[in-house]
Amino acid sequence: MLRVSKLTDYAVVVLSRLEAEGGVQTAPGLSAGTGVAEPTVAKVLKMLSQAGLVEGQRGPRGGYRLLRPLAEVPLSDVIVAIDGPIALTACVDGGFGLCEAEHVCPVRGRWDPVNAAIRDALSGITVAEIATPKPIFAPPAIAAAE
Amino acid sequence: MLRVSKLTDYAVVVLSRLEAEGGVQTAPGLSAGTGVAEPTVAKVLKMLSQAGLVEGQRGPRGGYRLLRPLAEVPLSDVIVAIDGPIALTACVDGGFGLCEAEHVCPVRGRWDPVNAAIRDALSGITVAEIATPKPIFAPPAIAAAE
DNA sequence: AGCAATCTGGACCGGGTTGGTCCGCTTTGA
DNA sequence: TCAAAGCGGACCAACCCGGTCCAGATTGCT
Repeated sequence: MLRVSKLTDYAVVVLSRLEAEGGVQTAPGLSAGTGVAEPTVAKVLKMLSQAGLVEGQRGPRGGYRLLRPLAEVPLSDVIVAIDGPIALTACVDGGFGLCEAEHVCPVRGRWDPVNAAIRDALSGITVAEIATPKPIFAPPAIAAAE
Repeated sequence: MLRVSKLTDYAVVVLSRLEAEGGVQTAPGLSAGTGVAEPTVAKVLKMLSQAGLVEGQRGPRGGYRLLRPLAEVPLSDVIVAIDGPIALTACVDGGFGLCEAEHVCPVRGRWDPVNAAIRDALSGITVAEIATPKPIFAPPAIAAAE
């Protein structure tokens, strides 16, 4: 475990494409450009829109556009937008009745520094850093190498 | 998301108890001491044993004992023992056919630095730090309060 | 030598969450 | 007025996790 949802991965891909092309792009267009299924792209875009990372423009000639360059978007923002708050365990912020041993649990609330450490690590990496600033697609050689 | 399994949480609790009591303890005994169901404790101990964090001694008077003080066990070791390798996405170390857009995916392998950052953050925290170095179990008042 | 306690390894099953799709509504430019 | 596009939600299937159980192996004790 300890992984982010696949949707988050898609989000990074879509954002990358969005920045690479620039301007306003439609969900179907981004779907074609990334290879991700259209409904999925739409879903991701909706989430990113709610998180304030992109902006949607309705009507014909509408689409989505980036609100900030990816170099200014920490990865944690994307993860929070898709996966929700970063918390390694359910035993955070006053969740009761979730842990069967909560009344004898010596680590209640102790994960906080861990969560903070993770958040910090994720905030220090921008989307641009993992989204290939200069979009270079993997050549077939790499796929064949494994 | 981005959370560790509950089993990992239990593992920390059990390890904490193991160190607090010291010596060799049985799975049923640890179950009673932590409030975690016995089969679950047994499962966790098995995993920790395979990971080399604890050692099992069979036969009557058998049980488990710590191989290292918790202050020397990074949290990442426990997470790896329970949850497996730390990798935020499925798109790591040669997984193909998992991503529907792998042939056009511009972020393939790009999560590596992220994984490294997480690993680093988790390696810098020991189990002892989140497991209350001086084991103070919640007084009955707390259990009664809910 | 036999017994019993304990770990070991595996299979098993139910529930919850995620991933993915679809539908109807709203907005807005042509 | 129409159609293209986003918006919000509901919906369903597949996968994975959490938790339990059982048979076997090992070993100290009597």
